[in-house]
Amino acid sequence: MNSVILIGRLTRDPELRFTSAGRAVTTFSIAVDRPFIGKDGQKQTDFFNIVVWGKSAENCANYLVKGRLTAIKGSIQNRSYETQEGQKRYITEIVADSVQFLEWGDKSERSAQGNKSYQGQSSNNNVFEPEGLDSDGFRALDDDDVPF
Amino acid sequence: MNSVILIGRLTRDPELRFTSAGRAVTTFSIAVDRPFIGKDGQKQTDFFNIVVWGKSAENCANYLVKGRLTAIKGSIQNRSYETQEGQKRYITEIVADSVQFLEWGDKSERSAQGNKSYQGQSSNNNVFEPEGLDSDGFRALDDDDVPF
Amino acid sequence: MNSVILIGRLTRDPELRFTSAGRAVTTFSIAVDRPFIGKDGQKQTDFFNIVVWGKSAENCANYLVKGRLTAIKGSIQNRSYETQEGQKRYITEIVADSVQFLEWGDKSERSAQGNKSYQGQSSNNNVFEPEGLDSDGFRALDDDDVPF
Amino acid sequence: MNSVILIGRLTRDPELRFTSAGRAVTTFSIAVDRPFIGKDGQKQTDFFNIVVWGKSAENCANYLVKGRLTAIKGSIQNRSYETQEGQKRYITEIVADSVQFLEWGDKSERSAQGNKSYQGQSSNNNVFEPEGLDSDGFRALDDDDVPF
DNA sequence: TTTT
DNA sequence: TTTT
Repeated sequence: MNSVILIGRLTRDPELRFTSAGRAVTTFSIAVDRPFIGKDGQKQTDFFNIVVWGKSAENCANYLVKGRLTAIKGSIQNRSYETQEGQKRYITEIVADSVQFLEWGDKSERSAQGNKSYQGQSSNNNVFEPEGLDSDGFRALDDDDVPF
Repeated sequence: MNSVILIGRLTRDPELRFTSAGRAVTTFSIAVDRPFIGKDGQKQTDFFNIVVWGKSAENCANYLVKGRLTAIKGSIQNRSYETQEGQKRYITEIVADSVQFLEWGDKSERSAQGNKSYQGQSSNNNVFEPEGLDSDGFRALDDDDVPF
Repeated sequence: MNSVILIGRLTRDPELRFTSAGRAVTTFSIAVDRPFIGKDGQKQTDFFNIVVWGKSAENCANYLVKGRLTAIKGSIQNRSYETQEGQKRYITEIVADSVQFLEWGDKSERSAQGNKSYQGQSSNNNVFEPEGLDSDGFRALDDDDVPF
Repeated sequence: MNSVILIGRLTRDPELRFTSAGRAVTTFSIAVDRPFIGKDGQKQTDFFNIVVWGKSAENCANYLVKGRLTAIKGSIQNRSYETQEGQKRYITEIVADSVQFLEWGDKSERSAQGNKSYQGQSSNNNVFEPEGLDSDGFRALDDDDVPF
């Protein structure tokens, strides 16, 4: 059992890529407020990296923009990678198996930055190359890794 | 909304400490198997750091040992700290508001390492000093930080 | 472990009452859409009875109205009661320990029916009489029943 | 969003049936203890009807018996049916999309009642007839109803 | 008995 | 740094 539910707002537009086998994967980050303020009187917020696969990944890329409120259901996963200095880093991600949009807007309301990462299915410079390593340290994935 | 439920086995005996205000805090780690095996044919497992406060912290310290199966309900929180070399590290923890024991055993079955961290309420060398920094990089906490 | 999370819209204004000991309890119902349409081509929706206690009950009565989107975290509970004809009925309720408002509006947007059930703390004709039985078959409760 | 997680013990052996299209469906009931005792000093327990579909239904029928501890992840669904006296009844079920076995035993430990409902794939007198109505008021289902 |  |  590994079940997570989060409600929060996108901190940036979602980013859609594709594995070399053509499987869609979208990543974004959400801000989730804690229910109580800190002792410094400030609101406390946690930020989580979200990973979405398949058809839901395409929906997120098409309809979500920075600032939108969403509900995420999925599981927590950890993975490690090596920095360029050879240090091991651990990163935690939420692999969403369901993303519910809690706010809808028409395209004119969409982020000025646009949704640059999505311009039709699998434009070439957008391929998510397996065995490579993303600029954010995002692990190369191929389709066998799909966790559902 | 920030809700997590995990079922897994303790990877070590729980460790109980106290804030300077006397609030109990127990930490341990659990291993949670993923439902599907990896493409290398190996079982996949995630490890999570669990933090428990108050009365439940004392119960965990008293009854849990390495290897035991438990169900955790809580929320995910991120925090950062500085290493001794001055580098910023990010860590993700599950702050449990409820821990359910799924296996019970009598003391003779308990881990050979024992439950060394708990020898009565608040023995002096066990105080969790606020504003200090734990050997594991565990942030100094005082009672205002209690997240529930 | 008994944990439920629902996101849905209020089907009516919330109703606030008080136990004879003065503890606030608010009840309402939410409509939750299923992710897939039925084979008849119709959207499918489940309706759930929500029960909220204490301070959160007062917040719900003060800020929620029919139609508003909310996220509920709590547990499922079953109870039975006798109808006036002496038949045993079973009812399932969600006892919320947290209600998150996903839409906010000012009072002018509030339901025309108003929020008639809440007119200040514990007005006399609003007391939720223990050992009595509510018109909706809502069990008389006293404060020892509070499940958290 | 409609997400439920329960941990409890089977109150009877699971019952496996098949839709006329050959889809497996297993039903059983679990007892879930509440965290706090009632004001009468008695442990409080809720009972929930669980419905499992597909491959997981067959696993439950093959490996679960009365008394076993399980963790259920799924969603709550309500449905209504008419009694023979023409009265409308509402029933709440947990449709499980995942069932985790928390206790394993060999067959000799299995319930004396056995697991009578499962004797090979789709024995004829075990077909779950669509458009019919089960003795427990269980709605006739065909495969389009599968909720995932 | 049901909401957008 | 990991558990059965």
